[in-house]
Amino acid sequence: MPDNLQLDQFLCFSIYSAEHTFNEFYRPLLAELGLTYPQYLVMVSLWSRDDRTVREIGAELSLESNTLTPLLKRLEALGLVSRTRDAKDERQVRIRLTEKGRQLKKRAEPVPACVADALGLSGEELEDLRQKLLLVQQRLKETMEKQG
Amino acid sequence: MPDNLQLDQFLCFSIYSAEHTFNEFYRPLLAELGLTYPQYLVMVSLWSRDDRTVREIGAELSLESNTLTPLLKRLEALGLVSRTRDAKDERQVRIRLTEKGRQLKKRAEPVPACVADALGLSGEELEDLRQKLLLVQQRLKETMEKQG
DNA sequence: TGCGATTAAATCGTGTGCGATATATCTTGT
DNA sequence: ACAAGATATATCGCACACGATTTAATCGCA
Repeated sequence: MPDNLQLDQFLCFSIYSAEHTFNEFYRPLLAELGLTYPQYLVMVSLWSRDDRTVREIGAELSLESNTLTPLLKRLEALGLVSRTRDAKDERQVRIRLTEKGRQLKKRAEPVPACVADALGLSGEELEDLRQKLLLVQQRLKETMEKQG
Repeated sequence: MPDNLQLDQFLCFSIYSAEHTFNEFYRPLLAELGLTYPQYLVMVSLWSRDDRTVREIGAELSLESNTLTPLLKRLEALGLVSRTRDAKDERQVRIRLTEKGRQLKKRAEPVPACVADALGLSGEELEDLRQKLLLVQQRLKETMEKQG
């Protein structure tokens, strides 16, 4: 009798598993920068646009304050960012790169090329895969909204 | 000047993000079964093949004992599995479904259809996406082996 | 046979990730 | 101006995830 409950038929498991492999691949690269993968994502976000609120960074990464606050405190402890209440709206905390945080970007520049080399996929193939994953996310989110 | 450090150009971020969305989608479905997503994966693995060692389950899910042991103890506390030292090789712990664990399979059967409905992708599209993610993983692992 | 190497789980510490809740600040309607 | 609601961040508790180490059992080979 066929069994539809097989791990290797689950798209979600492919994604779960690929996520772990990516993490494993990044770990030694990011260890040289003294960062974890989520910390790296926050730094990438800030290198693109500095001086953002916790809320804005969270919107980009789909993370909330319960995850970001401790993570940002660690980046602050590493001397990479500053956390200061916004004078105009004291509810908000503005995250800004320190000079050390900006300097780190130079050392992080080669990382994407490392990954691209390992993957050995063309720009079109990468873009196609990203688009399909985005579609998957959109479909899941639509269904969640419909069902409350 | 172009900036190659942009989150939305990172395949790894697409995967990281899609993983979170899948988790969010699964959470309410699995909450009805009283399981987290990784616990569900272990149960799916056991429903396919029962009576396995921690090592074997870990090989299938790419998890090690430091993650699996506490997780399996939680499944044991829920009454879904038993954990017993193998009489032939006392180093190994054999994980077996309890009757309650086997019963749970029935309630879990509809879950994959829920996901398939939400995704709205054909079998070929799903298979293609799984294959591409598998290729990505293989490439990353090959590179890691080459570089030690 | 016996002892060092290997193997299987478990344990420990740290860092996410997230539901639930708390706290402080701002906004809105009257 | 002020209370009610909304918003931004922080805190708490629990469950992964994983590097590093520990403990116990088995294996391999001189």
